[in-house]
Amino acid sequence: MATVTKSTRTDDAYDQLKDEIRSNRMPPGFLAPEPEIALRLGMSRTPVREALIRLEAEGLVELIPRRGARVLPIHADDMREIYEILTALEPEAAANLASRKPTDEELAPLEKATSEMESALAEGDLDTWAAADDRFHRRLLELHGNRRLAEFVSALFDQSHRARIVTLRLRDRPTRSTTEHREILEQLRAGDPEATREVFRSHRARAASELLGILENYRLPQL
Amino acid sequence: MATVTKSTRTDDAYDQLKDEIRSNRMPPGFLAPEPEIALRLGMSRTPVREALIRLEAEGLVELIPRRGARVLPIHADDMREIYEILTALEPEAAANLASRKPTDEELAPLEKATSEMESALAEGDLDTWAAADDRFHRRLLELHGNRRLAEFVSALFDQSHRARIVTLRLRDRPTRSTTEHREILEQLRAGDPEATREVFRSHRARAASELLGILENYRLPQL
DNA sequence: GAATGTGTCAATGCATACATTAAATAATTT
DNA sequence: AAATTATTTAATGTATGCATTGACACATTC
Repeated sequence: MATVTKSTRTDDAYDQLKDEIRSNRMPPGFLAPEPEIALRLGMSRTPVREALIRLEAEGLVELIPRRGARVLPIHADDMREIYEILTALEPEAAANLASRKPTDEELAPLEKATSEMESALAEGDLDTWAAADDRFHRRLLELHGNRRLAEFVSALFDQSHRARIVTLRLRDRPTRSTTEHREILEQLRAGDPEATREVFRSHRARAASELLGILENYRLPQL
Repeated sequence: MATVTKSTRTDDAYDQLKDEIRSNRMPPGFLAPEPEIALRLGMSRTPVREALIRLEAEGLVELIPRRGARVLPIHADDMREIYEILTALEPEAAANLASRKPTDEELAPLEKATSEMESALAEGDLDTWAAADDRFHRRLLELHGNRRLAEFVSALFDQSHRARIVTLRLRDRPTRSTTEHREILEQLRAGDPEATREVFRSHRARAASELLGILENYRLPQL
């Protein structure tokens, strides 16, 4: 029997708005008053308001008193902040996971994500590639098991999603990045914490400098 | 002219509830329906609800559908999660700050907090000690300048506040911890990133194992 | 007494109402 | 035309109303 998911309107509003932001249908800087959003979502202001409060807490939106909700743009500084945190947290979590010697079964989702990245890269399908990349990182943190860490990093991914998607098209094929995922996976499988940490760290460090370089070269003020 | 801060009821509710949780007036596990909280705060359910959504996002409270808002207890596992993150983030941020060679003026708040810890320790005033300790860590992150990092760590401090306060009384005077703060400060002043990182890391590692040891010894299931 | 069924109560989820007041616009004065 | 003031408009912040439905107490059956 199908589980009767009794999602609330607030949940719906949250999901829909988050999706519209991710997909750029509500682009950075987009500003709309609550009544308008409510109308668009076909519900009253109350659940919209509650969803917006959540989105604000997650750093996707800003609530401006008499103006409405504004989709927060991402600047180079924001990316610097985000990558600094990711560079500190993810390699540590990955190293920890490695030292626990995860089974192949546990690593299966990562293996799947990695091979999907590889095939998407071969086909030049950047959207699929990015989705698999995202999944790899999220699954890894799920495996690690620190919920707070996973949720926070997840929020950072959401915040930087658009910027990553855009810059992905302004550079060469992410061959290097794909290889590195494969390496990380191998070191996890080998159960070598130090190697895992180092590969991951350089993976993040490189990604950060590349991305920031692109933002600078293309004079992208915000995304 | 004094700035007329027109705080909203939602803000008031948020502040008051957060304070009641921190101070243990609303102890872990405490559960109350929205109407009751609204009554207690002298306002309608709406602002209370909005404040609760924020508190839930910050991990202080859980909203249970027909039961009300529950103050989340902290378990040993939670402390493990929190300290793992702090151990990864704070030393990194401190090292970064050190490499920027902060001026004495910038470091003044840390100096103040440290000496307040020292004098509070001498007088055996644990509450003042804890408050100064808290301030030291928050100010350091403010100086570092990564807002996301600062806010997240701040949320973790809030979540673990009660547990830290309680365990503080179940152990010897925090002499070691106080000394370590002084050392961190000196290394920041010296502008030595590596030394700063290491002192901070061992500071956190020690704090974590001590705290977890106490939770275990005293069989404290939750706080 | 345990297990099950029934009825009452009340909390939530959401819609709606409304006073307040910032913002936008128009009117008026320099 | 620029600056100022008056007027209108509309978005928020908050209170309130209400249908739905889960929680709980009680009654009933085994």
